[in-house]
Amino acid sequence: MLRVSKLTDYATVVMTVLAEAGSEVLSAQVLAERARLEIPTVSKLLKQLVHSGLVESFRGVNGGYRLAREPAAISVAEIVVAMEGPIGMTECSVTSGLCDHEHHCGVRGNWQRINQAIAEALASVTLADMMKPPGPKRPVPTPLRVALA
Amino acid sequence: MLRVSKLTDYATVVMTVLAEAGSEVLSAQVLAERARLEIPTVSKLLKQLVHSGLVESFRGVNGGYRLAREPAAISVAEIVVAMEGPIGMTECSVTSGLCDHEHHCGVRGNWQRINQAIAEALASVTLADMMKPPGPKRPVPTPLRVALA
DNA sequence: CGAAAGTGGACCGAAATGGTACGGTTTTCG
DNA sequence: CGAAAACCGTACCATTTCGGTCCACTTTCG
Repeated sequence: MLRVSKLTDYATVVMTVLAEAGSEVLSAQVLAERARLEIPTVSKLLKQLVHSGLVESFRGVNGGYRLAREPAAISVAEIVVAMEGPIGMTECSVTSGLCDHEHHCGVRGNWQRINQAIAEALASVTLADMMKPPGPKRPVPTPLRVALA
Repeated sequence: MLRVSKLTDYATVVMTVLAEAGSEVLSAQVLAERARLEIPTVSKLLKQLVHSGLVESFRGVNGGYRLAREPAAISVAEIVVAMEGPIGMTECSVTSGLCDHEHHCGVRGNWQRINQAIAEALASVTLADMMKPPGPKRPVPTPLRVALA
């Protein structure tokens, strides 16, 4: 279905909650409540976000999590990469040498370009954008050429 | 990793082979040889492509497959949709009602916008584009910007 | 008729996903 | 100074999905 994993989805929600809390430090439990998710789940994804440097953690009593940067300085692409690794639509466009017919595969290079376009689309949306309500005005620049049903 | 499935990847390769053959009818076996894939695999994905109306099939001796439309009139998005179903980055942005906290999830609407941007990126590349070598000329038509707010 | 070719469906093993649990460590606070 | 609050790391398991294969059936053509 060409989708990000649920964990990535949850991660954006948790990050949004964090963004709304400003510089306040929130525990995994509070985060779970506000995001309406299970604590272990929140905990798990938070670890990955901390590892990627998107979130700061504080241990001990009254510890918790806080965004490492301003919401406007964190893109959705970074969250996706933190949760799923490098963005690449096809195996071979990420790692070369996996496919034994790379040399006569004219498709590879073109996929890499598509990857880039998608990465850019993801990179152009920041956490700050996700906090705003989805304005009913101009949806997307140009109408789609494909029926997506 | 945010990727399409291997079958989808293969589908683009097979479609490219078909595009290069013009109006000639090729059997699954020939297709498999040219694409360097196994016959059952090619067979399987061809079935889906026929179902979606992207490819025409002919039964019986000397039967085979042929593109249903001009390569320039078939987008990568259509191939992806044929193989994986609707493009949607998150479950809830495709089907509503799955997530019990849709009403207080401010993220949903924004994901839908991102979906559209990605669908557009995919829709802007045609099969004809995939046939060309990834020349340093026109990269991808227009790296789309997601209009938020 | 019979060989070639597509069609539909079933099947299976391997991998990814998603949840969950547990034991350990750090820090704060009474 | 010790207990509790939190985070940390890792491991585990059930479920689903994915990739791939196979087979019985149908259609077409010579």
